Amino acid sequence: MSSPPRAETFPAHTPAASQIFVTALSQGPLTRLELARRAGLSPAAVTKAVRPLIEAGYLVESADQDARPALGRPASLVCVDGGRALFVGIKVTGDEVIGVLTDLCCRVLFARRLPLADRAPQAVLTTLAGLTQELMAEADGLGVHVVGAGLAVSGDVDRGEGMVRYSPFLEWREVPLAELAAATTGLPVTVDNDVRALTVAEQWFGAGVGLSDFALVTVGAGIGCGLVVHGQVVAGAHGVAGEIGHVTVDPAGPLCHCGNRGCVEAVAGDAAIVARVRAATGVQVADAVEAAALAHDGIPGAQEAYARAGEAIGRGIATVANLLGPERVIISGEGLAAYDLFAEQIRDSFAAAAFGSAARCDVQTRPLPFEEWARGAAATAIQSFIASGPHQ
Amino acid sequence: MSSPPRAETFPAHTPAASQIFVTALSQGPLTRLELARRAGLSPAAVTKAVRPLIEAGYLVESADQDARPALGRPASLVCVDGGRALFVGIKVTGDEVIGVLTDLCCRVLFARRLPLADRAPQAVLTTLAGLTQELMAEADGLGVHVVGAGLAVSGDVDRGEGMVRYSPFLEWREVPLAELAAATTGLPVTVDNDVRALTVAEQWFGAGVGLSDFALVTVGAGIGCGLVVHGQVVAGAHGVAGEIGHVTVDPAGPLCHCGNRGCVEAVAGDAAIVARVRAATGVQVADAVEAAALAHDGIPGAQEAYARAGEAIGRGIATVANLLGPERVIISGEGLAAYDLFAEQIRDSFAAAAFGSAARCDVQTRPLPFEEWARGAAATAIQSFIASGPHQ
DNA sequence: CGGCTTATTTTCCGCTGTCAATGAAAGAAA
DNA sequence: TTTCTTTCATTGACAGCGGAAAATAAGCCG
Repeated sequence: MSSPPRAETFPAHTPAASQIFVTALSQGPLTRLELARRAGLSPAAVTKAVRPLIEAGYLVESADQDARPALGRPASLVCVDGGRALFVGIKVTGDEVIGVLTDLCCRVLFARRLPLADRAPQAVLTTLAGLTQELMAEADGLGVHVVGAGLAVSGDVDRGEGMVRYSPFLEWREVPLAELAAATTGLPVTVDNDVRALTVAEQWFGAGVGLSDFALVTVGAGIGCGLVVHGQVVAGAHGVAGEIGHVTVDPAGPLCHCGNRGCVEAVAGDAAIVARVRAATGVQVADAVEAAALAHDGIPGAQEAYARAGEAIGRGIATVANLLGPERVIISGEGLAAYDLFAEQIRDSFAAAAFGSAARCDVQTRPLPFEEWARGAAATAIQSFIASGPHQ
Repeated sequence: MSSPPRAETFPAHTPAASQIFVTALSQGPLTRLELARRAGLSPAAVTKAVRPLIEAGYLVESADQDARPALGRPASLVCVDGGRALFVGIKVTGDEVIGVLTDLCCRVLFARRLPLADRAPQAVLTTLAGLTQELMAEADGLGVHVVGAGLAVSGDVDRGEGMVRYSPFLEWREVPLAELAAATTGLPVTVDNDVRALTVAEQWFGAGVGLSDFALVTVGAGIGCGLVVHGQVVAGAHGVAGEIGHVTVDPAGPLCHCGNRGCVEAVAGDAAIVARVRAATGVQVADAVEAAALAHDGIPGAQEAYARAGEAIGRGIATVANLLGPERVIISGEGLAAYDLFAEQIRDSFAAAAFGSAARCDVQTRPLPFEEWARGAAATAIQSFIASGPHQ
């Protein structure tokens, strides 16, 4: 049906070479010596690993003379050539697909969203194929090949098998999405859970670079959490992990769609905020944007709803910090648009509920453009591509 | 002051040899072929790794003919010789020290508890030295050398540095316990947090064998939790991790010593149960044993206190399961003596609060003899000893 | 006693990463 | 200008780890 997937593989012939490449990819241009130090290898190993990667065009040597030593031979910087290969990343939601074309450094070159009328796997696949074609045409215009695609789907996703085990929004069960999409697009396809995909993007290209333990909390329609422990994304033995949204913060709180009361999501999810703003103000706000507008206008009932949400989120973050002791927690998601409405409550309730030194955890926010979820999908594709080399 | 520490080191000259030894240690007698399979190595590698370990006496070949194949050459079983080396493990609490002598398989050969009158580091060290001498004398009686000691202390402990950063019960700050104890005992000393030490014991010798992701929840005076993620014990970036005891289960609940309301420990810790039993029944029970006796007698107020505790613990476990998706949760601790009083509530509230497939997590209980914490300390010493080999 | 089967060992062999020495590229000093 | 010093990078020899395949061992069965 199509060209064989994985026509192009990454020429890192040893685990050390992959490791060095990833270090260069996420920690920016570095001298060989510095690469060796950060990857825990000898300079000689770096020299040997870097050469074939430069020959293959994945790394370039820049003569940037910024941090030249006062004395001695100037170092040359080694840097990933982002333009060497392009990737497609697509986030699939229940009612639209968002696609991006990125370079090897996960910089978004082009973004596109399409509505999704029909959620049946076949219909979604057709839309995905069309979107991928469009993004690949864009890549052709740049004269660079797309070498992999990543798909991000919410729910229980088995990345290793490329299977969507169960996605409530799409109403899918056991869909072998990677296989199907690879067949229709002719590209190697990686499928992962959306929050984990975003976590990979943060780990390699965002605020998680260089950290072995951090958490990413997404605030929006749902409240999600991606965890990196011991340098690896936590997937969970049964496909469930990072469900901070269903941590209970108040057993007497509002009913959650999961059946429990007082889940973080039942207090701080968009729907919960909207419901509370409606109840408190009598204004029939349609969505979170309108609810936030009311709060920004100073309406007390609306502000109260956000304060409560902030408190719940802070408590959820404290729970993660108490259990895992991450170095950093990154807050992101569409809900950040209203961040000023609950920033204080998040910080206060985190500080109050964090136990001992867990409070030393660095809590940051990070804006999330609409295409960020798709960029996460691209990050998983980049990860798979780099792992596709001949070694192992 | 003493003989140089680490007189005897473990002769595993390659990482693979250590891995094979650990597999044999925790997964019992196995054939070489099976060892190869479980460690992900070739049979040839096993042969090469096993020989020097047999020569050094750490492994023995048993001709057990149980699972002989119907056809072909019978397999010979490879098994760790527990009697090859002995270890000391000591748990230090605020008012006593509990010491054990174990063999290499972490079987307890001798246990001893001593009261602790004075918590000052120097006084504790003297007690530790005396206890260690006694245990080593016991070992001399067996004609086998003690090759390492492990100390388990609650609080913030930096195992790598051998430092007790902060221990509330001992009122210690920044005590270089490993160094001090090594000097007074002449043994290589490993120091770790008590719950993490117990987690290591479960990982290598208990219900966590063969699992890469599990949690150990200890129920007693405090509620603790040790986590194994990606095959490694989670230590936390700031020395805090596994603080399930300070996960909030009810923001309107009783005040916890940590300053918050409704922590798991404030509902399910021994002190909380005792307080609630007193309040509900009017009987001035002195401790958890008396409280449990009352509940066993069918006094409703006491039973209610246990029911609440069980609910809190179940919720705490669900929180861990929702965030990390472990394969198994092991419940242990002194509080298990009253397990029948809240088993049902733990199971029910876990099942209710677990999100989706997280409920598939296997929840087990495991009895905990009084010397178990000390055995955990010995497990860390065994771990350090095996890692003490020439490689790395 | 030969087949047959499975377990273990042996014998190479490729590959990886390190070591120690050497080369390269500056600025500084003579 | 030449030489020294300093630091970065490369080279080439090398040790050793773990794998593949072939050989060997050890039973059973006819």
